[in-house]
Amino acid sequence: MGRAPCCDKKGLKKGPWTSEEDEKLVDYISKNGHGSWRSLPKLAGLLRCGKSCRLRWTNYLRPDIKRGPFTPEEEKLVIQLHAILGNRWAAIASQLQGRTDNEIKNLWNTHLKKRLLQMGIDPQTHEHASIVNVSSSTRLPSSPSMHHMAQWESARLEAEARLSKESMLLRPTTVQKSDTDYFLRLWNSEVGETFRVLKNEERTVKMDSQSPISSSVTKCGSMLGMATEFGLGQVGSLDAGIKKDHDPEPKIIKSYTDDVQPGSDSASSNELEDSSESALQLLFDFPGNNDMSFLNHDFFSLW
DNA sequence: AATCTGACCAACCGCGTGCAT
DNA sequence: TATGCACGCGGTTGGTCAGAT
Repeated sequence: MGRAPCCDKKGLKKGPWTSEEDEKLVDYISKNGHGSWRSLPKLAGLLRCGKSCRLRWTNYLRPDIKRGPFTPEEEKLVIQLHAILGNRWAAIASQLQGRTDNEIKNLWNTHLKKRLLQMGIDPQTHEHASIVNVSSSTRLPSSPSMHHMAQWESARLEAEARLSKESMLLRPTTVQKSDTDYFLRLWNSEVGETFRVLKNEERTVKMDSQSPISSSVTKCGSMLGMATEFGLGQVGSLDAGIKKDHDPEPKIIKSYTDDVQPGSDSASSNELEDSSESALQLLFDFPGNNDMSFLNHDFFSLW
C-alpha cells in the first residue's frame, strides 16, 4: 500500500524552531493536551507538520526533560542497557528519567561509542577486542587471558550466588529498597521484557552440551553481572519481587511504586525464602546471548 | 584575522507497527 | 482480511560553535 505523507507539506515551515513557535506549542499542549498530532499544528496556529511538533515537544519542550550533561552514572547505565537492548534508544531512554531517545542516541554516537572503541571494546557487540584478537595492541594492559578470566569468573559467580542466598536468609525484606525498586522497575520495563523473551527463547532451543562449563559461566556472568552492575550489591534483593510459581513469566508481586511498610508485608519473609531458589534459578537459567562479562572486569574502573 | 576541522545536537526522513474501518 | 491512517522509532543530515592551524 502506498504511504500517505505525514502531512500536507506545502507551506509548512522546516528547520529550527523559534521561541514564538515553542510558546504556541507549549501553550496549546498545556491547555488541551497534544491529542492528535496531525491536527495539532492547525489548532495551535503553527505552520509545522504534526511530526515536527511531536518531536519538538518530546525532545525539547516537555516539562520533565532533564537538561545538562550526562552524569557518569547515567553514562554507565546507557552502556549497560545498550549491551542488553542494542540500539533501542527509546527503551534505553525509558530507564533514564528525563532523558530522551534522541539525546541518548546522540550521546552514544558522539561520546560513548568512541570511548568504547578507545578501550578496545566493540560498541555493537560489547565484546572486548582481546576476546576477538588476544594479540591486539589495543588490549587492556591488565586484561587476563581467557582461561584465567573463565576460572576467575566461575569462582566469583559461585561465591556471589552463595553469598546472595545466604544474605537472603538474613536480610529483612525492607532493606535496599531502592535497589529492589530499581530492579523491579527494570524488570517491569522493556528491559525486563527483553530478558523474559530471551529466557523463553532459551527454553525452545536445545542447549549445546559441548561446553557446559563455559555456557553456564556465561549465563551466570550475564545475569549476575547485570544484577550487580545495576547496583544490586546482592542479587537476592531481586528475589523479594518475584513470586514463586511455575509460570514461565515471573510475577512481580510488588509494584516498584509501592511504598514498603516495615513489618507490614507479612507474606514476604516466607515468600522470600521460597522464592530465592526460583529466582536464583532464573538467574542461572538466563541465556548467554548478551555476554556482558566485560562489565565485571574492572571495566568501569577504567572509565 | 581567516580558514579549516571536528564535535555536538536539533531536526528531518522513512520505515515499521498498531489500530480503526 | 485488506486497507488506510497516525504514531513512534531509529538512522541520518545539516547547522552551529569552538578549538586548531
